[in-house]
Amino acid sequence: VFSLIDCNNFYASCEKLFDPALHTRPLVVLSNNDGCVIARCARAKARNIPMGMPFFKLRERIQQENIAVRSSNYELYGDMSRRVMNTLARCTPHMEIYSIDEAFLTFPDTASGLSDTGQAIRHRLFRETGIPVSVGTAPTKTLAKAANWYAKKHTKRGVCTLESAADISVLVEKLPVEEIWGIGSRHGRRLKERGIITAADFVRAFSPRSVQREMSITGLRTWRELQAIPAIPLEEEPPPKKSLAVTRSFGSMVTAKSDLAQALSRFTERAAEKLRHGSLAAQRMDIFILTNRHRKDLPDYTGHRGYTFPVPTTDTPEMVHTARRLLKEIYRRGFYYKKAGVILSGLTDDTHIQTSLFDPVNRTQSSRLMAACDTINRRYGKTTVHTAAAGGAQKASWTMRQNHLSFCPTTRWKDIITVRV
DNA sequence: TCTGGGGTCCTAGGACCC
DNA sequence: TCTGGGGTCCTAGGACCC
Repeated sequence: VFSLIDCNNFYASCEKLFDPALHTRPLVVLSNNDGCVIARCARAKARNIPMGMPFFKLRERIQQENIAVRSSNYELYGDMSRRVMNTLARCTPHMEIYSIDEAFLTFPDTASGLSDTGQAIRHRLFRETGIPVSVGTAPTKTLAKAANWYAKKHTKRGVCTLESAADISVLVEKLPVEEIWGIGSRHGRRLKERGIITAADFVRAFSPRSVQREMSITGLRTWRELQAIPAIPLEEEPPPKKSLAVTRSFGSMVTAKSDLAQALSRFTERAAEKLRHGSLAAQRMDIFILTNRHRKDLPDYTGHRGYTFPVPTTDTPEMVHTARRLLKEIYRRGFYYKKAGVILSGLTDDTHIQTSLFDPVNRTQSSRLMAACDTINRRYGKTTVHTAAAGGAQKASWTMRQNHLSFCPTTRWKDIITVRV
């Protein structure tokens, strides 16, 4: 039996937790670059502010309806997530952290009853972290997801437990096909066009062969799981990362190659830091630059180029140099660029690297230098030392907008909350 | 009358997740 | 003026091997 614990309106809940003035106002949290709405509190949902709505289309309503706005603050959400997961880890020895705000749990003994266990976890999390959650419990992960959907949508207490075959069939008849975990917008739309509206319709409409033919092996797993046949196991150990990316939209449009080069250099440095933080080395690097696809009045262009390193690397200068060389090959004058990114792949453990006689980089020297830089930046701030290519810490045209950023009261001493009594 | 069999690796595109 | 970021998996097709 699996329980899915899912934080309610996670980003909005984190913001409200440390700003009591927000409690009675509708709140929306924006994507990076303050682009569009990615989280809404219950009050904002009640006002029909849709997920993904571009922020500029919301401008007038912000004033009129006294809606609070926050830029994404991942330092805060990341730390709150860690707290939530730590509490959950004390509830059971078997859990899978599925995303920043979700975890699957299984319990060795359920003597106290599944529903009571769900309630107990909910109360404990609220007491220890202040974050409200919903709990869905069922014989498979897909059904636990469905139960969680039901708990959020149709219950007061935020807990839904599917124990009998009858419970399951009632829920599956109600679950809209596009709400099934593993069925996205594309398949959802195609299925609905064929009159397949609920999860129960989906189960009835296919055989194992036909569902696999149309939706591959993953579709078959989903189809089985909806019938209480486990096909997706609990993954307690996260599998090793295969790729890693740093990509950003720019605060304003960029035309000069030098600005793109600076932005890509900064993204590459960040990617390299993440790489070393995970004790990984990268065999391959890809970069891309994009114009704004929403601007129908401007010409469109996408450039991308990759390079496979002769020796898997963790060396920032080597990666920055490569990114800038690749940029020269794809840059076209006259376009207004809106976004760029760096993707590292072919990731391997940094202790098992096949070296080369003709390696241009001294790996021993490089790894000591990188370790020193990482230590300095950890202690004194993220960009205390960096390559000249990435420019200074000052704001550039490509720096992302974050006009509504909150503080980091759980991770920075200077932001710690003062209480006046 | 009419061109083998079996395998790996890589990439692009599509679909999905949060 | 103005629309996010970071991942995974699956499949098909091409290139290449013996």
